[in-house]
Amino acid sequence: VDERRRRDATIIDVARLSGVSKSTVSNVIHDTAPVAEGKRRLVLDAIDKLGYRPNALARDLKRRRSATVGVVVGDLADPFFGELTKLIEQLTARANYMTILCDIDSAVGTEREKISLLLEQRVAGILIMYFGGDAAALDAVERAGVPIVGVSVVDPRFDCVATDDAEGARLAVQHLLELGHERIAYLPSRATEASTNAARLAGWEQGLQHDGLPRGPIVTLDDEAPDGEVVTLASLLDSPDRPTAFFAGNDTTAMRLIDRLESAGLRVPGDVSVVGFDDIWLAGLGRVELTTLRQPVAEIAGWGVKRLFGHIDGSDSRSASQVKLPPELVVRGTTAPARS
Amino acid sequence: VDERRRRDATIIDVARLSGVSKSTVSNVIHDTAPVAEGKRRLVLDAIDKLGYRPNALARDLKRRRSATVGVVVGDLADPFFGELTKLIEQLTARANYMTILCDIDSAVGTEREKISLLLEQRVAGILIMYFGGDAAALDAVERAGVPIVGVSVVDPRFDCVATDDAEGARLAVQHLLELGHERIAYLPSRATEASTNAARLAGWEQGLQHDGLPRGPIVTLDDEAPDGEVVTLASLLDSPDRPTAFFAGNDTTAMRLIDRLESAGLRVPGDVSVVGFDDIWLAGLGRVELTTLRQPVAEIAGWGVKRLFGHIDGSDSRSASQVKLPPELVVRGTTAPARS
DNA sequence: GTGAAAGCGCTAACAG
DNA sequence: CTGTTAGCGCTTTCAC
Repeated sequence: VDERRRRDATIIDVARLSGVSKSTVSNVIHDTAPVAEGKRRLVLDAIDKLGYRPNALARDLKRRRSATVGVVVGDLADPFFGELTKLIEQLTARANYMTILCDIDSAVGTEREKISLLLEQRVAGILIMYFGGDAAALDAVERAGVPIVGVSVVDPRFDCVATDDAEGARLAVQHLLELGHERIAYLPSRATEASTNAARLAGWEQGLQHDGLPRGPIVTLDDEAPDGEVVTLASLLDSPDRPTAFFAGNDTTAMRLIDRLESAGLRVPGDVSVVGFDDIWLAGLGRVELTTLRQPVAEIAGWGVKRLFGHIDGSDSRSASQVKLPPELVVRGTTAPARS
Repeated sequence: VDERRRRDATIIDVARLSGVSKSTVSNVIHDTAPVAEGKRRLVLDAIDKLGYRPNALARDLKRRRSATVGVVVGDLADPFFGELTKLIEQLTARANYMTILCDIDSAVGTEREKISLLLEQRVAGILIMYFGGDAAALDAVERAGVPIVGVSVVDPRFDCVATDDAEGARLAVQHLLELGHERIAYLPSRATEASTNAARLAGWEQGLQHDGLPRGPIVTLDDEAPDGEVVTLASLLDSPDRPTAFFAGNDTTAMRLIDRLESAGLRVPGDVSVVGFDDIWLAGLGRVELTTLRQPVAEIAGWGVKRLFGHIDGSDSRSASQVKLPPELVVRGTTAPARS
C-alpha cells in the first residue's frame, strides 16, 4: 500500500462532509461572501476533521497567477547576499508570497535555464541580484509579461535598486587620496555582478582622474592567466611601484586580499591600506576592522520588494528606472596614511 | 489595455497552430511516445513561434505532485547556512526540482505557518535546517505524507543527517584539556537549533566529566536577563575564576565572543582560548585563525538531498534514521596552553 | 501514430 | 445566502 499516494482531502470532501457546496466552503475559507454561522461552523469542523489544506497549485492555476516570486542570487555563500536574500524572503513572506530560490553561482551558464524554469512556475515576479547579461533570458521574461526588478544590480533594461556604486568607489578613492595614497589598485569581486563591478571601477577611475592621478592596476587574486589589463596580485607585490592602497569590490574579497597581503609579510594598514565594500557584519569585528562602504541593505531589500509588488499589482508604471541609494564610508582600521 | 493579463500561449494554441492534437504536442515535448517526424517539426516550430512555455502549475496539478522542495533555514545570514543552502539548491536543481525558501529567523513563531504554506504548495519534500520543535507542524507534514529530512539538525521524529555534534564538542574539550585548561565554558549559538546546541552541550559535559572536571558555566553574549543556569559574559569577566577557555556553538558566535573578550582587554589565545564550530571559510583567514570543528558541509548537503529524493521516489524506507558525519578538529590560532 | 475525453482541485460568475 | 456551472492548462488512458 503506497501511503504517500493517498489523496489529500479536497474542497469537495469538505463540502460533502459538511453538507454544503464547494462555493460555500470556498466562501468560508476566503471570507469572500457572508456565510450563515451554522454552516460556517460545520465547514470549519469538517476542515479540521479532514485536515484539509487548500491546494495552491489548483488555486493558482485557476487564478492564472501564482503567489510566488523568483529570487535569483549570484552567490548565496557570500554573507552580503545571504543577508540580502534573507531580508527579501521575509518581506516577500509578509506579502503572503513564497520565494523560489535560484543560485546562479555567479555563472552565466545556468542563467537562461533557471529563469526559464521560474517562468514555467508562473512566478508573479522576479527579484534578481545577479544578472549575467543573457539578453535572451531577459526577452523571455519580458514576453511573459513577468515583472522583474534588480536588487543590488543595475541594468538599464529593468527596474533596479542598488547602492550608488560609483559614488561609493569615489568616496573610497577620496578617502585614500586624503591619506596621501597615489597608487591605488582596484580588485573586482567575483560574487558581485559585472555591471556592479563596472560601476565601482568607473567610480574608482573618476576619483583618480579628478585628482589627475593615473589609474592604478586592476588586480585579481586568482593566479590563473589573467586576461586583458588584469594583473595578478602576486606579480604586483614584487613590483617597485606596488600600490600603496587597494579598493576591493566587496568585503569578502577585501578580507581575502588582506590575508594574502599579510601572509606575504606586508602589514595592513602599515604598509598598504585596504577598503572594502558592503560592510557585512564581520567587517566590524575587532580583528578585522575593515574600512569599507556600507550598503543600506535593509533599504535595498525594502525598495526592491516594494517595487516588485508595485509592478505585480499594477500600481507601478512599467518603465525601467534606477533607484540609487547612497553608501556610507565607514572608516576603521585597514586604512592609514601613506608612508612618504 | 492590461498587457500583463495577456494569456500565455497554451498547449492548445500550439496544437491548433501545428494542426495536431494536444496529446501529440505533449508527446513531442516529453518524448513520451513516438511522433512522426513531420508533425514533430511542425509542433516544434509552433512552440518556437508562440514562445510557448509549459505551465508547471497545470502539469503539477494534473500529476498530483509538484517538482519543488521546501527548504527551511534558521538564519540565512549566517555564512554556514548560506553555504549549506547554496549547496542544497544546486543539488536540488540538478534533480530538476526547484527550491522554495523559508527563513524562520530562528524563531519558532512562524514555523508552523511557513511549513503549512509549503504543504499548500504541495512540495514534494522538505529539507529542514532548523526545527523549533513545533510538534503540530510536524504532524501536519506527516499527515500530508510529505517526506522531510533534517539537514544539520537532529530530531528523532524524522530522518536526519548532521555532523556528530557531541563528538565534535568532545574533541573540542579534549583539545582544550590537553592544553591544560580546566575551566571551560560553553557558549551556545543563536542561529543553531536547540537540539544541535543540546548535543554540543552534552558533548562538552561528557568531555569534562571524563576527566572528572566540573562543568564550566553556560554563557550568553546577550546582556538581557539570562534565564536559568545561563550566565552573561560580562558577569564572568570580573569573576575570580573566569574560564580560561570557551567552546562556542558556532564560528560566528566564536568570532563575536573573541571580539568581546578582546575589547575587554583580554588576549586570545594568551589569556583565554576559544574554539568554534563549523569552520566557515572566514575562520581560516589570517586575522581570525579560529580553532574550530570542521563540518563536512558538502557531504551533509549531499546526503540530505539524496535521502530526501530517496523518499520522494519511494526507493527509501520511511523509518527515521540518523546519519552522523564526523567533524574534524582544525587547530589554528585561538587556542593555546593555559597559563599556570 | 494520433486524437478524444476525462479529469486534477479550485475560483468566480451567475442563478436562484 | 447558497448551489450550479464552466473552465484554468495539462497528462493520460483508451480507442481508432
